[in-house]
Amino acid sequence: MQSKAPSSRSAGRPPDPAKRSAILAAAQRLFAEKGFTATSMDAVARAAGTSKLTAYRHFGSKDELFASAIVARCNAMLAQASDLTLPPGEPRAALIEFGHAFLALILHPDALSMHRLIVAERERSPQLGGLFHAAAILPTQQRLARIIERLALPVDDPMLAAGDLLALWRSKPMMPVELGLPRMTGEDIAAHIARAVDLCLAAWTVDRRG
Amino acid sequence: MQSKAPSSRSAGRPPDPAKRSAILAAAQRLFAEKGFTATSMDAVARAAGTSKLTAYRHFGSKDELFASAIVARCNAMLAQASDLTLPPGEPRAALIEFGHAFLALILHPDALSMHRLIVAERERSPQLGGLFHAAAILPTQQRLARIIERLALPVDDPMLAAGDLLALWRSKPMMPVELGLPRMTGEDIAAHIARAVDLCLAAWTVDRRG
DNA sequence: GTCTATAAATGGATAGAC
DNA sequence: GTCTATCCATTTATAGAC
Repeated sequence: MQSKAPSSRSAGRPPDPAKRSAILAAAQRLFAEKGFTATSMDAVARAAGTSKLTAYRHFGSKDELFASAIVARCNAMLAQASDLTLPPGEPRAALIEFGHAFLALILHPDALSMHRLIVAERERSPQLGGLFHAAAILPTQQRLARIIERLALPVDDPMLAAGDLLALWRSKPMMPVELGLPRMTGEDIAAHIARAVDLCLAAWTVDRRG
Repeated sequence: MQSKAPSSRSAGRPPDPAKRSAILAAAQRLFAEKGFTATSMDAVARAAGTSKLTAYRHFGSKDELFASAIVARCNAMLAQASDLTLPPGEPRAALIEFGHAFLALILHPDALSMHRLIVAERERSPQLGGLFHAAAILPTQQRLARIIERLALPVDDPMLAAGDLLALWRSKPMMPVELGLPRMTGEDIAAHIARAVDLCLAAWTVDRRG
């Protein structure tokens, strides 16, 4: 039954992990820069310093390589997101600081290109949307909700409150990015972050007569 | 020299406006359904019941046809948006009604596909982003700002206030649409609209001690 | 023997010209 | 309508490396 397999499986040579990494890194960069259709397997292989055949050996098809590249980048971004913790200070300053970290995260070119890819190719790889939501969006909202709790802010539902504040923070700066218009300056963004915090704090701390 | 051209210039035939409309309509539908690259000029011509040559005669190139299709659809959407006027009733009900009209507008399949196209192909046709902003986003925000003024709500800057409320309304329902996840139900959306209105009204009407 | 690089070939689709 | 040139995903052929 196994006259041909001496040890277990990798008789001659195991697939080279370094090659796999190089292909994956090249795919991440090229897909992010040029999109799926405009990126050829030839270009990926060339950029990885390897051959097209090796790329196919490791990933099977262009679609699988694409999904693997997005997942890898998603995980890399998650590692970055770990500095979204509770900042010190009184509530207003703490929320503003969190807002800055959040916007720096989602306006980072890598995050933008990954988000664009997931949205643009969501029909080709429908699992990526759910993966991104579970790995990036939900955790961020949960962290902010936890911070709102710790700050003892009088909200009924911390997750909903966090969603509101994140929506306010994200919408205005993201719009010009999506449409290819001139972006907000750092100053404008800082003012925008603080204004959103003030709006929420005002609403949350309203004296409720209900 | 002109044995074949009886009248003056348009020797063979003048460009047929009906053909042009048919091509434009087919292009709008196909680009919206399948995106730019997945839509071939052959498919557009076939769907329009005409020949590829006629399409090239009228629009010159695939890129120009694409831009023309987006502009046409943008104008069509604008006509639809005219029901974003001041609803009757007290402020909370009026804002909620406006919110429903707004979300119905931006969640309409035509609006979604147009927005997706503009974002996805913003490098191919960079002018479309600014056009969409000027023709759709800004007018909507201005209308809501005007309504906030008419309702005599105590906000410092009606345009900023309108932007906040629109951001809250839009963010949560749009996220699953962009990522290809299950959408919010009509009930959830209604509750979400009212919650956003209550948040803003609470913040705007806070007793300011400054 | 199994991996790899190089190269060429297959098969299909498409923009644009005539 | 047909033709042409181009591009691309995927496979196959060939020869060398561990």
